[in-house]
Amino acid sequence: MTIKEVSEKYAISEDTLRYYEKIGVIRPVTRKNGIRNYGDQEIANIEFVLCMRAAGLSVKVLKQYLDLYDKGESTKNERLVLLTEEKAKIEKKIDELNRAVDKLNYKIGLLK
Amino acid sequence: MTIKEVSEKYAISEDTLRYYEKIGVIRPVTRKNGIRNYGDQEIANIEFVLCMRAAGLSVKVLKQYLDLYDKGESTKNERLVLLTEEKAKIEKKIDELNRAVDKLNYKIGLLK
DNA sequence: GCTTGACTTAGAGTATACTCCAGGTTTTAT
DNA sequence: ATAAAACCTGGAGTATACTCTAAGTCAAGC
Repeated sequence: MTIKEVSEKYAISEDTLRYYEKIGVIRPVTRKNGIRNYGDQEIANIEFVLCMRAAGLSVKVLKQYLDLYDKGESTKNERLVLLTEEKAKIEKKIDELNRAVDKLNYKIGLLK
Repeated sequence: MTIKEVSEKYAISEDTLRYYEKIGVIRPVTRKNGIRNYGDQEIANIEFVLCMRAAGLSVKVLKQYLDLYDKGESTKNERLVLLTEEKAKIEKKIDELNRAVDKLNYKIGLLK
């Protein structure tokens, strides 16, 4: 898959894909004559990264996770801790969003 | 209430409170000898703004809402539209967060 | 009355996450 | 073979939302 195809499939700019690679949020993509050719594994990683970014995980923590992953089995527990912490943050965020929806519903009710 | 008290009550910096006032996300606070003295109405507005910011609303849209509010009754419908749109965005965000939690639960399960 | 600490302002600086640009290479279609 | 389109790199620029700094004002205690 070319960078353009990935870009279109996930509605993300080519610049962002190169940027993620540059800062190590995704692994260096294999190339043909210097041109990126994304494989299934790479696509799966990108999908994960995009889902996590949409949930507010920083690129820094995503790079950290990838670095741990690439260090192998010995980092399993560190990864478990990292993912568990991030999950807790997201759940807290969900609560905040629900509170905001409640407030908005109240204000919307007053306006109708 | 002084700026310090508000800052402590809501765990937000004094700088941020001044910043919100400067850019018009909250109304000019009444002062005594040039020093801010937050009243009940002002506190309520700040609470709303903080809840909305926590939910991801931009300071720009919050300013827009306040501007409409201060223009009076004639902007009721515009405000309704604005709040309804923002609510929809938050609900979409909640879905994304839930998807991320699902993915994380799966990964966490594999690590345990 | 003078120092200390909290407050004020305008404006500069920072962090995060892209996004764009210049100048060069490769692929594709004619 | 060649022109146009798509790709590459390193690095500069931008948007958002603060956060900090400098220089000055104000209130309270000694």
